[in-house]
Amino acid sequence: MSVRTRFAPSPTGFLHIGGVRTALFNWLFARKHGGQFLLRVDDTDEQRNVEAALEPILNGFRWLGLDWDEGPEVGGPHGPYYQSQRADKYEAAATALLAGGSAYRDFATTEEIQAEREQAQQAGEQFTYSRRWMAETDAQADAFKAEGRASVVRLKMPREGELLINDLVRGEVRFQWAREQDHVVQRADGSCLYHLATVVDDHDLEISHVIRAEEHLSNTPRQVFIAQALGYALPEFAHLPYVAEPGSKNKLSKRKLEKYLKNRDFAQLKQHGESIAERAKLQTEAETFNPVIVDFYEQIGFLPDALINYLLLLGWSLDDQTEEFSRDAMIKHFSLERVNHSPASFDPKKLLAFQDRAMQQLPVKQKVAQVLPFLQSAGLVANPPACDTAPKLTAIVEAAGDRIKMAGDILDYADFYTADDELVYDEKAFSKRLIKGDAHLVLKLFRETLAPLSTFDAEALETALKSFVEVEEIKIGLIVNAVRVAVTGKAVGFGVFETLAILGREHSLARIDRALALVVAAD
RNA sequence: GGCCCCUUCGUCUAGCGGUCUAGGACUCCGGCCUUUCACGCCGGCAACACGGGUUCAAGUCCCGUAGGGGUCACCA
Repeated sequence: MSVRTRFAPSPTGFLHIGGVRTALFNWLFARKHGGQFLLRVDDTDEQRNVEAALEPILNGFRWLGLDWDEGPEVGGPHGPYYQSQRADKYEAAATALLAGGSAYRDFATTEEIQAEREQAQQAGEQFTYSRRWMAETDAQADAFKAEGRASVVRLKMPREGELLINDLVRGEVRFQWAREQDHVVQRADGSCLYHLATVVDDHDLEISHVIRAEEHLSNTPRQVFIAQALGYALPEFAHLPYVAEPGSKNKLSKRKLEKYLKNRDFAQLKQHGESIAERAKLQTEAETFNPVIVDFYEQIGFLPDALINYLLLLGWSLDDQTEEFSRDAMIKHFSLERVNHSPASFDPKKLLAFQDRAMQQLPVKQKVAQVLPFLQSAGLVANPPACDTAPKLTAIVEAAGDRIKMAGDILDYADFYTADDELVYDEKAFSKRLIKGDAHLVLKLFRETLAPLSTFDAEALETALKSFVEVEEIKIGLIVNAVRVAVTGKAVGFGVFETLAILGREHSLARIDRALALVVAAD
């Protein structure tokens, strides 16, 4: 039998870090065993705009390169892949459960059940439904109906014995049947609940391995009961530890943003993203533009491979050394046996380290391609780009080197695209590097060296500046820093020779002149 | 509270009875390099939750305790 795994997103409008990790493990397992990975949409809640809410999720999968063999958009032989379109199958299953005696019609009201539950609680006992309103015969059912009661379908769970599950991650896990409840599987209006739906779907879709988050572990007994009652062969189960909050062991949740913002690393990443978004004039949604949501990383210019590689190591490891995995390598080495048993907390700093490394290894040409859309979005470069865009951008990217840690960081060098007379000078830098110690006097002198240079490339500039330093007997830092601030407005940046060369003589001189004028004005 | 799961540096982890005075990575802290920043290089801090067993020998096996977490819906 071939390996088939699935990930079942709810159409919520966003892809959560924890969810992707689960999806990744499913995908890897399927790919490793030459099987199929499918996407099934858990929309039994019947939201109205399913397609719209699903789009960002599918987009996330595409961006990450987690391709699905069956599911939305691609279809497949086991469709439909939307639970909302499979209601008839669930109803049929509920009927079969009833016919087989594994479920019963229950006419209790929620209040009556609640009362029993509270009674048990007060008595300090474990709640077990009395089945007082259970109708086993049509006559009983009619009698309840006569009282004006409506019925739901409940599982008639065993009340003795135990269930042994052989979990592929956790090993043997035992459950006492007596602890399980007679769960409702079908409402009075005929609609069916998640647990029934998921069992029916996993069977219909021929899922061989149910790989999901740990919070489903305690749901497994009722699902096993349903599957067995329906005569289905059981899939293998593997329960993954969940992804925890930064610096804690609580489950990561998209609803606790406020709390995560107190985490320094998390807050910094979010802030960095916001700064990129602002400068690139990105359209972001307050609710989803944060490091818990996958979209965030795409928007600010992360490399999907970096995120994937980081997520892979969140709960799985190969050995005590290997941290870098190509797609092929992770597929080759992945195994459920090496999945950890305890939750792993999400560490933004470490994610960043993976991103740094991936970016460092990216060929310049590809880096340029990554970075270009941000300049265009910011309105600094035309779309489509002019013919001189590529050489200049390439020069900037090359000069910036490792300083561009994510594509959006290109905007740190936006000054190369602003008009000379619109350059904004950082006040502190200006005073420290130009005014203090009369650095501007040296700069003025150096300007005269610069103006007549026959060639204006980095090499020539370096030669010129070095001899200037020698003749004038000054420290190189004095002039270098003055020049940098004068032409970029900032105290930090990459090599000053490259900076001047990229700017070109005309712009370099214009900026130096303007800075000099500002010094005079400040006096 | 019941049930289930988990417990090695701050974080991610290696370790499947002796090679562990516990290894790697990220972070952090020093230092070097230097034209600012980033990179790079060198060095440093830092962990087997606790208590009992089993064994010649336990981070590794067993049992407790403590702590953390998940789950207990006519949500998914």
